[in-house]
Order: sequence, then structure tokens, then C-alpha cells
Amino acid sequence: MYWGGVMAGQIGHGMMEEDVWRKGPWTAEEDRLLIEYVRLHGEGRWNSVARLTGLKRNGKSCRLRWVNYLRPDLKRGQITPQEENIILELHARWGNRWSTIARSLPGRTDNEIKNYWRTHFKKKAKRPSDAAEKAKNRIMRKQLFHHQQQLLNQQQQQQLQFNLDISKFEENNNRFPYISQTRQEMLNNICPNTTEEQGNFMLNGNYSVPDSSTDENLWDGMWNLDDVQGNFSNKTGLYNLVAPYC
DNA sequence: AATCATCGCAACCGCGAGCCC
DNA sequence: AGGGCTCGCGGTTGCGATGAT
Repeated sequence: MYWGGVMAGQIGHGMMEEDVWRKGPWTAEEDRLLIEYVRLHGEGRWNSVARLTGLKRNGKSCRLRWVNYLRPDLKRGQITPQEENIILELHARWGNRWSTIARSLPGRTDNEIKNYWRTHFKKKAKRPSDAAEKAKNRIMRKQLFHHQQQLLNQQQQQQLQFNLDISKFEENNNRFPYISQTRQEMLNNICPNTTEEQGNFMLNGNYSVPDSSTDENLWDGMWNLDDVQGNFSNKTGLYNLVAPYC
């Protein structure tokens, strides 16, 4: 337990800049005051809490305490397997957008999901400790990979347009003898370390699933697929799509 | 029993977006 | 237009609980 944090300005009742906000774990009495404040005034205007209740907590701290712990609609207990699946699915789609993910899990907070992810998934994926863990990770990988494949299929339509655009570019420049390198050059501009095989996926759609010996790399790479639904025709979207293979 | 390592979670921090004056 | 304020978000830290040695 400690006290710290210089206040930014006057908050009323003689509290001046040299006063400090209370930090650290909340007491039952502080919780009671905050709950009473929300009951009377509703959520929001968190910077008024200190002035109206006498709590020596800043607005940020009050909001966080309410949102993550005191809200009556919070669900307690462990994350269920169903919720875990949803988290996996949505993280594959949204990346670390915890608040977005939390909106699909009533009663769960972004903080809770973020903590759960960090302790249960990211670590396990990086260094599985035994065969069972590896098997579980393999299943997770396949689920996620299947999901990514679906997204890739959607994007293949956009890739067709991408190829058409390049073809038009080539047609317009076919009087140059070295034009056959253009596609690779364009890809190299986007993803400099792309191998020939990886480039084939992007340029020709000839994609082969990496073998299991590269699973860990693939799995790790998938954490970068945050924006896989981005526009394929722009550079950012393309980069996100090919990032795990770069 | 003692010590050390790891886990799980609450809370803090910095930053950016949106709003209002 | 822009400066200040409030709020929300994602990353990180601190620390008690638990497990391993």
C-alpha cells in the first residue's frame, strides 16, 4: 500500500496540487463510496467522484475500479471453454482489440480477457511444456488456421483484382524485355524478405500449407495477423496478409 | 520447512480520440 | 482553429497466491 501521484489541479474542498491521490488496492469502504456515487449519479463524470464523495482517488482509478470490478453485471469465475473459443476466434479477427472482444462476452471485461490471453495462450504457444500441451496447441493452430483460410478465400477475390491490375501494368509496359520481374519486384517492395515460394502464394495463388515442423513459426506469425481483413488492394492489407511468411 | 519460480489478477501509466468552450 | 478536459483503450507493472524443488 502506498500513496503517490501529484494532483493536476484543485479538485475542491481545499485540496490543492500538493495533495496526492491514493493508489494501490481498494478498500471495502472506498468500494462502498464508489458504488454509492454511481447509484446516485450514474456512470461517467469520474473526475467528480473525489469532489462528491471524498474519495482520494482520481477519475481514472474510479472508472477502472467500477468497470473491472464493481459493475453489477460482471460475470465471476473462470473463463468457460465456449468463451475461450470466442476469444480465440475474435483475437484471430481483431488482434489485441480487447474492448472489442469483450463486447462479445457479456460480463467479461477487456482487462480480464487481456489477462487471460496473456497467461493462457501467448505463453503456451511460445513454449509448450509437454505433449498434451503441444497437441492442444496444434488443435488451436488448426482452428485458427482454418479460420484464416476462410479469410484468405474471401481475399482471393480481391487478389484477382490485384493480379488484373498488375497484368494491365505489364501490358502497358510489355515493350520492356525485363518486365517478367515486375511482379516479384512489386512484392519485394511490400515484403522484402519474401522467398520465391512465398512469393508464388502472393503472386500466383499457389499456396502450400507449411509442414508441422514449422508449426511454431506459423503459430507465432499468426499473432501478427491482426488486420487480416484489411483491404488487400492497399499496401497495409497486403503486408498483414503476408507478414507471417516474411 | 524454507526458498525460489511461476501464475493470475488488480491496478497503474501513457496515449489518443472526442467533445466542449 | 485550438486548447483543455474527460474518457476509453492497450500495454505494463506490482504483488499475493500457489506450486515446485
